[in-house]
Amino acid sequence: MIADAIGVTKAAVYHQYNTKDEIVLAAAQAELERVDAVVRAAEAEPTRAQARRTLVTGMVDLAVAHRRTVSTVLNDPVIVRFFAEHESFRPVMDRMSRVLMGDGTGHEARVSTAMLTAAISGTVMHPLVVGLDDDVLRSQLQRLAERILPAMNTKPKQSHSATRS
Amino acid sequence: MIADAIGVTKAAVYHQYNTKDEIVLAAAQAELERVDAVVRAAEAEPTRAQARRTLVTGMVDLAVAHRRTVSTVLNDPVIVRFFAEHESFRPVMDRMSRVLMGDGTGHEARVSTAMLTAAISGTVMHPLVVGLDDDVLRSQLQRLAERILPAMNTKPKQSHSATRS
DNA sequence: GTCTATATATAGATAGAC
DNA sequence: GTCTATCTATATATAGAC
Repeated sequence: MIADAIGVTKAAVYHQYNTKDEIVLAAAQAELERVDAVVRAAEAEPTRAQARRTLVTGMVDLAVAHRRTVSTVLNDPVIVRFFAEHESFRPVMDRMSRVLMGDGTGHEARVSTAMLTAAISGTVMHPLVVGLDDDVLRSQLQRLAERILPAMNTKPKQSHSATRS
Repeated sequence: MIADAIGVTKAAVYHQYNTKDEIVLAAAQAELERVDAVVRAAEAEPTRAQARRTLVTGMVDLAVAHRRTVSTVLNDPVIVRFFAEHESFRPVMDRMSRVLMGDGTGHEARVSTAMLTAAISGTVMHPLVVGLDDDVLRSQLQRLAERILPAMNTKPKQSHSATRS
């Protein structure tokens, strides 16, 4: 498919990459780096609440801008399994979950985090929104994601910066 | 794969089904009927609010009880495309969306409906919840789904049964 | 870097024997 | 209903020429 799409033979493609896995990894690399950038920006925030908001905003932006790719990477069973086996991907996803979950490791934190991730990545390719303008989809998604977010703080965080205001 | 799994040759399988499509349809039939039952139960409710609640409860129960199947049917790009082409499936999904959206056809209704569907089906196979007990997952999912639900009534419904109470 | 040619495995399917 | 045998197309490569 790739060879046909770029108008060369398969042998030419296999001169640039040795295996199919290498091709998939290379194709996913750009996307992975974008996610990593969002996660790093979130990790740099001073409070967990801000980190979460930065992460959600960034992921919504990413998901809307690259609807098909994000959806595939997070939902396609073949790709999901591929990345579960190929090291480079999981650490980024783990850090992303870590930002959302904070110190929580219980049921509520896990399910809310899973749901938020699934909701963002799954919505952008849903038949009901495929025709929607990017800006509209982004703002609506953002608004809805914020409805799930508070559910993640069962104990409303009385940490280091609680003295303020 | 199927022939190997049940210990016969491919020819034996192709004696029972003429094409691959027939096999996929047969495998999905049971799942489609379960979804249809939930949608019918919801449609039978007297008010839209009740219909929505019945639908969400039913879909959460279904998704948790059949995590892998539901997730595949709604997220696997190959299967999704397959059903988009094969008639029998879409009407049920359309009715499901109809129950959730009510009379709304705007952006908000579309995105909330898409998000609710994606959230339920996507959460149940997320790495963070694969180990979770069915009962725990079900109750948490239910709780979170109810946070998205109210977002779908932008205008808080002053319809036929509004005189009551 | 790209080509032709070839190799191997697998999916999807059909023909005809038992 | 299940088997053996065969066919066609495709994915995943590798070898060696230009």
